[in-house]
Amino acid sequence: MGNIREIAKEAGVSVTTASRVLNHHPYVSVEKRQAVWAAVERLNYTKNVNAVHLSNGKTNSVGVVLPFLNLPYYGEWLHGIAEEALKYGTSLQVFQTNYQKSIEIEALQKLKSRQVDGLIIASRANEWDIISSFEEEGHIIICERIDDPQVSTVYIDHYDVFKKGIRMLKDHGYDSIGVCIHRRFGTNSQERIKAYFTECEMLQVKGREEWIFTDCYTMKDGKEIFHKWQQLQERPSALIVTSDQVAAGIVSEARLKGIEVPGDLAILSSDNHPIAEIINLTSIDIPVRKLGKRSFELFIENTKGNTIIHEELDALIVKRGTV
Amino acid sequence: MGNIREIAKEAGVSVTTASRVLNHHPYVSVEKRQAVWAAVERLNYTKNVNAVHLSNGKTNSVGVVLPFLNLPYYGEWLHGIAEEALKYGTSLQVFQTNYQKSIEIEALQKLKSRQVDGLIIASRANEWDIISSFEEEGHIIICERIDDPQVSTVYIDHYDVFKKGIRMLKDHGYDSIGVCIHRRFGTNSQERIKAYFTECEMLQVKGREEWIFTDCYTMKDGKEIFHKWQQLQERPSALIVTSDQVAAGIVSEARLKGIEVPGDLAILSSDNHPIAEIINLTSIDIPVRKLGKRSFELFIENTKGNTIIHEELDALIVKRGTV
DNA sequence: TTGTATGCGTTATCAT
DNA sequence: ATGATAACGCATACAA
Repeated sequence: MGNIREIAKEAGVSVTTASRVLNHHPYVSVEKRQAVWAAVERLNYTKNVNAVHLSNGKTNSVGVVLPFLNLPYYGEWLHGIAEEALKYGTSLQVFQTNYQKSIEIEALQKLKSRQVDGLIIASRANEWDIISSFEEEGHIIICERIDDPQVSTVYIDHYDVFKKGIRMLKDHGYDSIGVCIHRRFGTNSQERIKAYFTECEMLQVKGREEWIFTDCYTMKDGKEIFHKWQQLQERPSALIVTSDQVAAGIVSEARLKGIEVPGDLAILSSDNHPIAEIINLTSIDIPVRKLGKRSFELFIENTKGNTIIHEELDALIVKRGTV
Repeated sequence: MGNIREIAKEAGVSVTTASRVLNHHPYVSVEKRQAVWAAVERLNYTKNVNAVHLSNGKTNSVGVVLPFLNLPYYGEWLHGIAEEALKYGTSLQVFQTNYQKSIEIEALQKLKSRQVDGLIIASRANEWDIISSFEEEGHIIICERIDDPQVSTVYIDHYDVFKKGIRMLKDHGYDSIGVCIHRRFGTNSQERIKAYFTECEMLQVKGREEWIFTDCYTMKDGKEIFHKWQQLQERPSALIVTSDQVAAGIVSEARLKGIEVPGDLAILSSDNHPIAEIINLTSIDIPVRKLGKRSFELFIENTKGNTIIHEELDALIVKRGTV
């Protein structure tokens, strides 16, 4: 406890000098410097950061917006951000939105009220123009491909990834393909769906609206998807699944029910989370942690010089046993 | 942008009145109230929370201290906290320590510097007396069994869990048991090890120092553990594993190498994460999300009235196919 | 019901 | 090299 005035008094110097010492500024005599640190020691003093924030007009913290904390994908992403933030002494504030627009807006409000210096958004619920209306309020980094000259972005080209995936499945002889994605809307999902129809048409592979399964997040979802697949009149011979957990659920349930993978049903998974290696899933390697790391770096870039960067990260298919 | 003074001027009222309206205090005439909100609207005003924090002496935020963000266990725990925090409008600041003492201490410093009102600690790296020396600085909640009348705790009785586990394995005919735990030290690990030796002795089951595997966090670790198990001179016929992910790694690798589970090696897993159901793991159901939820509630209890609570949460074994 | 004055703890400007 | 003092933006005790 105690404040800088008490420190100054205790050390026999002015508040300014105390502040200088505390902030490691030059031009303070060795004696006074020592006196101040001694006072800090004696009074067990620590700066009140809230006062610092108010005085500086910033907080050295960034808000991290994601839908779910209990999905490995976001855990890994957050991990990447946290590691990087540590280097800069930036603290992290998490906003778990559950894809509720209102919670996302609360995060934006915190940006506006200067509680965070910036916002790194993994996946958003609101329309883009809502988000963009907060551009002036702080530094916004988005992990999706958005064509806005005001915000930095780092993302995976999901269109291209799906394109490659469909080609690969076609090359392996699968001529009817379904997909499991997170949401029906959202930039990434839109890109995927577009790629799905376009590429299927291009390669003369069957693709159907009924073969698009949404709300796939967990293993349990995967299990259900498998049953939906089984109940289909006409069944695709392969599925592209945008989460290793979901894929794991599908594969394990399939094998339980006597369906051969990839014989009866091929699975091209995504993320290449450690589980993919364990269960031997053919999976698209998404550099999630790097995505987190880079997004934080873009935030830093943005804070100095307002540099806007758009960056694409590569994803490669790792061949294993489910295709 | 703008501040409360501008709002007051724009609305033609005093700063105090503006503040009253902004904070929904009574005793303000309808006209002035409307005038203030209108001004807020016109000037697109938002409070500067840093000033609020400074003025109030608190931040409405709590720090969450955990070792790793990319482990499902902590993701689930954080999820539980986040859901609860949302209800109270409390924001969350995450500190990923990687079990580095210095990072943990940084979190404690933030408590001291009033950047957070409290700290919820999942698993700590530092000695208890280091942590306890910060008790005065804010509200500390710990998710382990600690006998300190100053801090609230919510935890699982890991001694009892291990005891039950060993008994169950014994009942199923396994007479030599090994364990896979996270760390060698740490309260929970210590409780487990103590239970391990004590109970093995009690039940005449074989337990050995060499059968204690530490640093088990991921599926990959599980894979390696399996190989270590295989290279053992004398091999335990069952393992208690304190993470479903690790257990999954062991089981899948074992089956790959032609080892039967539970025939050649029984696995009693822990956490009962969704993956346990999918892979059919016999697992101890740890109410992780509830642990998070309760820990936040204890924080709230603590803020009003400094009520200290010690609470134990139950864990039950869910019988499936690996024991 | 309304307003004035003061404090919260720090940093930055400007002298000296 | 050092120190007074004015911001920073808000909340609140006190007065009216």
